Amino acid sequence: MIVLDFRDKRPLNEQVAEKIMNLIAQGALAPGERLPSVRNLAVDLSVNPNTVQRAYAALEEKGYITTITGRGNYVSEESNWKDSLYGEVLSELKETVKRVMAAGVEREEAMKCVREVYERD
Amino acid sequence: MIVLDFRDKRPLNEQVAEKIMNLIAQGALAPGERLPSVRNLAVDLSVNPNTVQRAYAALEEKGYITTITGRGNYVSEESNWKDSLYGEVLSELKETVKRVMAAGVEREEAMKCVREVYERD
DNA sequence: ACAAGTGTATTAAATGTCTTAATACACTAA
DNA sequence: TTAGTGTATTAAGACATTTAATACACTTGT
Repeated sequence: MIVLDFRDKRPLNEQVAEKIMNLIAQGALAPGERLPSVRNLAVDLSVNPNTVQRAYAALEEKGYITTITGRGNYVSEESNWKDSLYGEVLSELKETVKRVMAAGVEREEAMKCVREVYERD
Repeated sequence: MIVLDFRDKRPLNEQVAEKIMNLIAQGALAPGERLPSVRNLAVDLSVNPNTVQRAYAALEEKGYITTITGRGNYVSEESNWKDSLYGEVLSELKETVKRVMAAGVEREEAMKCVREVYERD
């Protein structure tokens, strides 16, 4: 389901959260679906349960999942996270474009890059 | 010349390197121009000389500056870094746009975002 | 009621990176 | 010669991350 990069500089808990978030955003994990338990996923990924716990806590904080004590973690309805996801990725896009612009790339070239990625459907 | 964010999670040496890189990319620091000495910049930024040293080492590694022992650090010719910088930022832009697209953002909205950032000159 | 599985919380220790500090050395320029 | 330069090393501290070992409350199925 998920593969972590232990050489990556980024914290493991963030990697776990982001990968699950992507699966949810793409619909690979449908709303209502149950996620692996903290302990099970920890074993699967070869990390400590605390690490998975932090990832799940972050996902709940952002509205991607709903936690029910004693039962498990479940993917939330799209309405709970779609708006914040939009805001997040658009904000990230702005930051990236700022860097692109600072690097001296012309507007047209940046636009062309965006168009090309969208072409590939 | 440069202001660091001491609350930022990113290492200070990386922040220094990136900010100088941006100044070079924008032409605020012209090729051949001399950069502040390791010790002087360290005092200006209120960091340790070792931190500036690491930033300069990284910049030389990437071809942005040329170091001459006993003399100082000088901005390299554009031909030494322009291509790799372009490739780097455009590659980063592609990755970001992929995430934006995966999140369900329409092409026009992404394009509008890029346009808006470029408008702010 | 019981057992197993769940999320949650806490504390301690280990680890690794970043940063500072204090030096020291070789080189360059005036 | 002197001051300023880049470079290198070692030690120490701060900090975040991760692991480990528990413990507790809740839910489910028997």
